[in-house]
Amino acid sequence: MPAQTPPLSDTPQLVGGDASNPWTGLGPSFSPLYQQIKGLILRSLQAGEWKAGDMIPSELELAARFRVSQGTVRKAIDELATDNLLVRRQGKGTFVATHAEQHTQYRFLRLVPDHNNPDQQGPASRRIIECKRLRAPADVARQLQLRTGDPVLEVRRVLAFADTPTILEELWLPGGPFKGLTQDTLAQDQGPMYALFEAQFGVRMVRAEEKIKAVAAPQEVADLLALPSGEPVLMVERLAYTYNDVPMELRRAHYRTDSHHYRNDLS
Amino acid sequence: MPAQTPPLSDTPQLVGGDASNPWTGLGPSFSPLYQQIKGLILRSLQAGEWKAGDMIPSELELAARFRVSQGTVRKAIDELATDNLLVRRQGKGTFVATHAEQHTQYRFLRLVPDHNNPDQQGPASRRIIECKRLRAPADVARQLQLRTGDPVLEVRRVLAFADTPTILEELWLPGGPFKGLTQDTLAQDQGPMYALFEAQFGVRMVRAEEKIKAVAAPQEVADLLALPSGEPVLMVERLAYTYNDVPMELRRAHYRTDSHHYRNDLS
DNA sequence: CAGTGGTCTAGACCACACT
DNA sequence: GTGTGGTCTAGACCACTGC
Repeated sequence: MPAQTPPLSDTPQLVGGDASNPWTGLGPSFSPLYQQIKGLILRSLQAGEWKAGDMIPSELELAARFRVSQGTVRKAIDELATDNLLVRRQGKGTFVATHAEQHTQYRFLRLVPDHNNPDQQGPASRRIIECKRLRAPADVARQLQLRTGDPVLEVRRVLAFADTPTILEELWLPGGPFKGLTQDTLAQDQGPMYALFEAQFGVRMVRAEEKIKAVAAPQEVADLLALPSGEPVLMVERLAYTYNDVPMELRRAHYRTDSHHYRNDLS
Repeated sequence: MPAQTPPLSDTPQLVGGDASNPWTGLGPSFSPLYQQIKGLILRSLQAGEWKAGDMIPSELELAARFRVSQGTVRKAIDELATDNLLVRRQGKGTFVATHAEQHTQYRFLRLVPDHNNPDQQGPASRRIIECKRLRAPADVARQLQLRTGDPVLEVRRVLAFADTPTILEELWLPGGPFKGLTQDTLAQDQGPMYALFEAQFGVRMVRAEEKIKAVAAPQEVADLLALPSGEPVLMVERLAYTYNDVPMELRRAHYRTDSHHYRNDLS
């Protein structure tokens, strides 16, 4: 394809970005071609064209579909891969990231043992305490971008490491996307909760924000974590998002940190 | 340059990596050309060929120096930029990252106000409590990769936000690289401590690991943070590294989290 | 073997910043 | 205008995977 040919797409029209495209600079809405390709791939992910764990079309196929060079598709995929939305595997293909794989399990759990194994594994046991439907309280609704009173699911559970109950979690999910989720579903499931969400509800958590404080354990938390009341614990509030920055889960947890710590890498 | 020509360098000989290089596959030590270029640039950074904030040579200059294409240099620089070692500025050049700039100040400080401004700014006041030379205790020495008894500097200070003392830090620095650091130097300096380290000692912190626990404030900590003794506080232990994963600072801090929280983004 | 992602090159042109 | 990084293309060949 000669450099002067404007790129064409079988899906929405791409504009700007192409270094030789005469439309370049026509407006302030300029965006590079590869960013537009990234957006189109993102849309396909969001629409469920490829499920979690699926292989997406090869770079050359996508290049043909979008009428751009392989290099441009490559750059789009590169960014999606560094965002952890896709996973590249040399010789095999590019796959939709999932929380179900060994390597990527418990990706968002930063609590690790003080000593022992450098590799983090999942909790040894999980116990669902409660799973009920209710109307969203104001603060939950606000963070999940719902209206107060909208239906939400509330789940509470305890995670234990080596027979020590260590994490008490309370989480809220929007009622719509998670219609049909029951305590039984949760209790019978092995593996990470986010993997269940992918498989059963098609909801993929792609990023999250956490806010951490030190607090004195309230009576109920202390009881469930087998601690004296008032003992210092980490309070971790997480807001988890799917594609396009749509919040899909609010989670408030208390972590024991007497033999574990929250690990974080700064750069 | 024809594709068949093996790449040559004026500095150490590059091997493998070039897609058309006949040496490719000769051993298990294969590494792409751009990784080798990355290593050479890293070496120049480490050697102080360019100081913090300096502009490094243009991509074309580096390509000429290393006898590779601009694209290969670009990929090397791309990775160094995503590692936050370099900063690219369109139309201007590529610069050595520094902790002295507005945008990048307090890059490693994750404590933010619960409400208020979304943009994080530095602490309103800083007070050095102590700065003394001593022999490294065993645990400090181990983490800084020194021998027990080697000379280290110990610094203690309190940071306040809006008149509330909020952070108490205790930090240890290897005596060699930081020879000549005094309490006066620290007290008179404005701006981030890591910027001072760059300017005065040529030590650039490029990444860090933090371990976080919730603890009851010991008496001394409580006093300095104006809290009741035993109040829950965050205990944050940070090990900060320069180039090549060399640890250069161990820091143990206690954070008040009654009106601030530790923010973390997961992906 | 064919198919996939990964590396490297060369050249053209765009966007941005300074002079 | 000149120089910088940024985008896009086209084509060649390498490395890895699985048939």
